[in-house]
Amino acid sequence: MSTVKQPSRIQQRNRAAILASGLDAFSQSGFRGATLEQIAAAAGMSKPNLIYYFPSKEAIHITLLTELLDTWLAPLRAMGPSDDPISEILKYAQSKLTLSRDYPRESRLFANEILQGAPHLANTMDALKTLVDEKALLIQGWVDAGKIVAIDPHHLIFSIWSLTQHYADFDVQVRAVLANDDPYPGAVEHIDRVFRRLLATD
Amino acid sequence: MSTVKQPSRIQQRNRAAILASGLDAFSQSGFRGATLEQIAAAAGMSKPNLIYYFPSKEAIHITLLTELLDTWLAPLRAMGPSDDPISEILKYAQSKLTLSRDYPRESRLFANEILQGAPHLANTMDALKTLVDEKALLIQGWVDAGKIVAIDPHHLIFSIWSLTQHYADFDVQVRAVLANDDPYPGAVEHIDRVFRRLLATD
DNA sequence: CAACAATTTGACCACTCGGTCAAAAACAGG
DNA sequence: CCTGTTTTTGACCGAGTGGTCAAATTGTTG
Repeated sequence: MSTVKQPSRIQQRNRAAILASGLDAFSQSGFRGATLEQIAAAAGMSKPNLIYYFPSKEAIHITLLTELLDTWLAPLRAMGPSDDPISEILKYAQSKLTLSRDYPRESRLFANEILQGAPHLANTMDALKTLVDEKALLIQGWVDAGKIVAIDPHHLIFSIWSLTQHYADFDVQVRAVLANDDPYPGAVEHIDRVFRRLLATD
Repeated sequence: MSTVKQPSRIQQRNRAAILASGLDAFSQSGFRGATLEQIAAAAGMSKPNLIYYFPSKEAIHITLLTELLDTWLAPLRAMGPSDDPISEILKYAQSKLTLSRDYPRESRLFANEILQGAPHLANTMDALKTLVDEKALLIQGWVDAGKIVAIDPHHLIFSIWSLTQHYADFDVQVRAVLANDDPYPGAVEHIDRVFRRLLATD
C-alpha cells in the first residue's frame, strides 16, 4: 500500500539544479576534486540543503552516471539490421561524435570514472558487455554476408568510441594543437572517411 | 662557481621509489585523489621523509609529467621523411600502441591531466603544437605527392592518439567487454588494418 | 489563520590531508 | 671514536571536507 509521492515543484527544481552543478564539478575536477560546498553554491543553496536532497556526494555522482549511461548508449542500441550496413555504422559513429560535441561534460564524467577503474559502474559493466556482444554479432553477420570488410567487430566498436570521445575528453589538447579552431567540422569529415574506407568491400 | 653536487646513492634510490609510487597513485586516483601518506608508504618511508626529497605533492606530479612527456612524444619525433609513408605512419601508430601496452599508468596519468584541463602542462602545450604542426607538414607533403590519400594531417594524428591510448586509458571497459582477454593482439592487427586502408591510394 | 509538513541554514564535529619542525638516528671522513 | 652532515621520523598544525543537528523559516491545507 505504498502511495509513491511525486516530488513537488521545489524538489524537481532543486534536484535538477544540483545535478547540473554536480555535472559541472565532477567533470571538471573528478569525484574527489569536487566539493559539496562548490556544488551547493553553484546550485544556489547551502551545503546542508544540498544534503537534504541527496544523502551523500556519492549519491549525486551515481545518479549522474546512471542517467548518463542511457543517453550514452542510445545510439548503439539504435544500431540495427540494415541493407546498407556501412551507412548504419556511419550513422552510429556520427551520432557518437555529436554527443561528444553537445555533451562534452558527460563524456568527461564518464572518462574520469573509467580511468579510476569504474568503481561506481562495476555492475553496469556486465550489461554493457551484453549489449556490445549483441551488436558485435550483428556486425559479424554483415562481415559473413560480405557486405563489409572482414574485421573484428569489438575492435571496430572500440574505434568508434575512441575516435569520437577523444574530441570531448582531450578537448584541451585538441584545441591547443588546432590553435583553438572548432575541431568538429573537420572531425565529421575525417570520421566519415575513416570508416567508409575501413569498411568498404573492394 | 657553483659546484653541482651529484646526488648520493640514497638520494637516487629514494627519489626513484617516490616517483614510482607516485605514478601508481596519481594514475589510479588522480592528483587530488592521491595522498602523500599513501605515496610515502608505498615508497617505504614516512611522509616527512618524502617531503625531504620533494618539496610538495605538486612537485612530484610535475616531475612525473615532464619526464613522461619525453617518452610519450619520442615516437612522433622519430617519424620522418620516407619513401614509404604508409609504413612510416604505421610504425608510429604501432609504437604508440606498444607504449599503451607497456606503460598504461603513464597513459592514464597523462589522460587524467588533460581531462582536468592540463593545469600543469599549459606551457608544454605550445611546444606540442609546434611539434605536431611540423609533422602535419610532413604528412601534407606525402598527400601532395600523391603517396597517401588526401586527408587532414591533424585529424590523422588525433586518430593515432585516440585509437592507441584508448586501450590503456579505458582498459577496464575494454577488458569488461572482451571478458578479460588480452586486447593487444587484436588491437595490433586492427590498427594496422585501419590505417592501411585509410591511407592507401587506390 | 491555525497547524502541520516541507524546506533551509548556521553552527558544529570528526576526520583527512598537505606540510612544518625539532630532535633523533644513521652515516661519513679524519 | 669524534665530529659534522645527511637522512629519518614522531608530534603537531591549520585548512578543508563530508556530513549532522537542532532550530528557524517558508509553504500548504483545511
